[in-house]
Amino acid sequence: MMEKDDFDLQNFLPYLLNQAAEESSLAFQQVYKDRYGMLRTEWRVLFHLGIYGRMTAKDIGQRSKMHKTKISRAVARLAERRFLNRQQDDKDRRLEYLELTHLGRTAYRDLLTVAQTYDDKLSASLTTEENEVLRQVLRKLAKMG
Amino acid sequence: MMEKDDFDLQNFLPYLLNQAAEESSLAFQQVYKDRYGMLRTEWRVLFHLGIYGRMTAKDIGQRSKMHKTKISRAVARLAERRFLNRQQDDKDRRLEYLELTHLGRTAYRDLLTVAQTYDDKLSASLTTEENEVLRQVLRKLAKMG
DNA sequence: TGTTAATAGTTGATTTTGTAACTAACAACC
DNA sequence: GGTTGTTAGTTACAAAATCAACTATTAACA
Repeated sequence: MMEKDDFDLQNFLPYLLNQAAEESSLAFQQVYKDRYGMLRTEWRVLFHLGIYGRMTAKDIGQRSKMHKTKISRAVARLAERRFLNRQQDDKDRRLEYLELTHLGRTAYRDLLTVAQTYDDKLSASLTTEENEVLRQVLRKLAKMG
Repeated sequence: MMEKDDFDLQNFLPYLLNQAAEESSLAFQQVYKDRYGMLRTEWRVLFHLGIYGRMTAKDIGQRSKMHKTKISRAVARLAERRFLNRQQDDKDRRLEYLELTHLGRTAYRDLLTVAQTYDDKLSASLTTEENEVLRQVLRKLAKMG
């Protein structure tokens, strides 16, 4: 018979991952929220454009796995606030290329600095081995499907 | 000058953790949603009561770090559906002890089996070292504050 | 061509969450 | 014992996420 009474919620990976993800997002969330009034979806879109450059909403969706309605709304809000602009493709008028404005790049660079500092801080609390294994395993899990 | 252009979103811990957490929650989420119409907050409360036994909403809050309004609503829904019952403390009438009903325990046992099987499957895709390091590090990160 | 299917992105209705203010009960202390 | 402060839990309202249906455009192909 199976032993069930020793099940520990704190060892159940989906639960544990969620706790760690929430806790580790908190401090950074405070920054993009307070400084730019952004939501999580919005800084994600901002970062995708900042890092990978001009791309469509579809592209962002494929890279981030965010649902297209989330992206659509995040893009709309970022455009409203002049963090990005949209240009229709001449050949296929369903496509819109998104690109950061000067304002958007400034915000991106600012948040990038914060992100790097924060990531360094998190990394510093782990050993070299822990850092390596952690990231490698997380990437594996993220791709699981 | 700081090198910024090599920043990789896929290495930024809060982002990476979130992706892994979401992906790893998905399959399990499907089960408690489809079988019992539960939300994440609800299976969490169910599991707390299933594992640790009779306790108050406050206790659940301290263990899970969920906000008390989430817990309040999850408890209300679980009570409505007869998964748990509430008993007021005689001495301190602000306190309510929560306990799984027979139906609740049945659901718990069922989901526990699913959770264990799923966790085993996830663990099986990692080496012993990866499993150990991962859980240890996640616990560390979850406590960070 | 004309018809049907597919794709990029948006909108609307509903559900869920977050924040703050609230009620009810107890505790502390003069 | 009355005032003030705390605590457990709920509720109300605003913000955000979800899901399905929608528009506009392009592709496929008979």
